Amino acid sequence: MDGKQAVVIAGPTASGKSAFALDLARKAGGVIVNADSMQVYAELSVLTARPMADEAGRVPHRLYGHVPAREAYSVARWLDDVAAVLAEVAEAGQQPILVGGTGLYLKALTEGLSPVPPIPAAIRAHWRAASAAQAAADLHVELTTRDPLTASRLRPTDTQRIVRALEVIEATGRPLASWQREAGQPILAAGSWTGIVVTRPREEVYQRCDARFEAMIAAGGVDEVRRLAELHLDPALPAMRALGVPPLLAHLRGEITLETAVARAKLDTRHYVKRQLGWLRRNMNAWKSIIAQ
RNA sequence: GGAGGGGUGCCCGAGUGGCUAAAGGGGACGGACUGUAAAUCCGUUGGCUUCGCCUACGUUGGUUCGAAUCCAACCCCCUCCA
Repeated sequence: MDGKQAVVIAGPTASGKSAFALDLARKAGGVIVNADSMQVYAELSVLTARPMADEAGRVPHRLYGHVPAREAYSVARWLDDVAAVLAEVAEAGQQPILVGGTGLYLKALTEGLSPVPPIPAAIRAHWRAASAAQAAADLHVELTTRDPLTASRLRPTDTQRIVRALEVIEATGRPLASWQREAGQPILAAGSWTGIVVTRPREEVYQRCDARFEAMIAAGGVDEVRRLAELHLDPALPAMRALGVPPLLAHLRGEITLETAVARAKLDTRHYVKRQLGWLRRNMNAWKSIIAQ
């Protein structure tokens, strides 16, 4: 891709990477491009800590809130979206700055995704429904008869990956494991970008997450979830599983107190941070590391 | 003061003589990860010089070849009666 060297900023949630990106964008006249799987949803603004229009301060932000919650977004769709946005940014001669905490998205961006064709909606729906109706182990048995190669690599308990393998073998007639042997084309070729990890000591991130969740509640987080609930969406949709949404939905249904829901959300967030830190440690060790303050 | 219930590993909670360093869950820690990834899944979790030893189920003492499990006393908690 032509244009300026891209800057890719990763880091755990609440580490301050958005602020860091904003600062960088102001100095470099850049465009900020979202690399977070949840900030893309239109209905989730408060709970995903999506950059506000005012704090964005005239710095262009792309791929934030551009997807309705009723749609199931995915890495592949994001990759298509980023490719288009990056082309525009390059065309305009601007500096692209990608920011996000979704490890898989960043990996796909820089390493590419295997070229598995899109799966027909009907086939997807069929296997997802099947996974809701039967035990993962049964689906694994099913997969073993249809695609023993992929089945042998998946644990019989890994519902999500088993479902994906089933839809791929049915739609393409070729094992997912076989598809995955084909390397994809990275959108950002090696050498065309700089990776930066913005982080902080774990304890500090935890404290910031707790404080931030309280602030989200104060900023109308519950109302945001109430509006989401009124859409009566399938609870299995990604947007319905964003941090804080499940417990707040339970609270709105009268099942748990707000206090319990908040505690649950904070805990879920800490678990998420732990996974992020692990991913960063193991996959982005070569990136420049910046300890935020 | 009387009657009953209960005190188990970081937390909750099974266990009522040997198969128990003690089920299960939570938490914590580590790991996997290619179209749901803020998802999905896996492992470890008393100590040590680790084919074994030590410490451990409120405390102390007792019964027994052997006790978290039985007995006694004591300490603490809960419910009911006064």
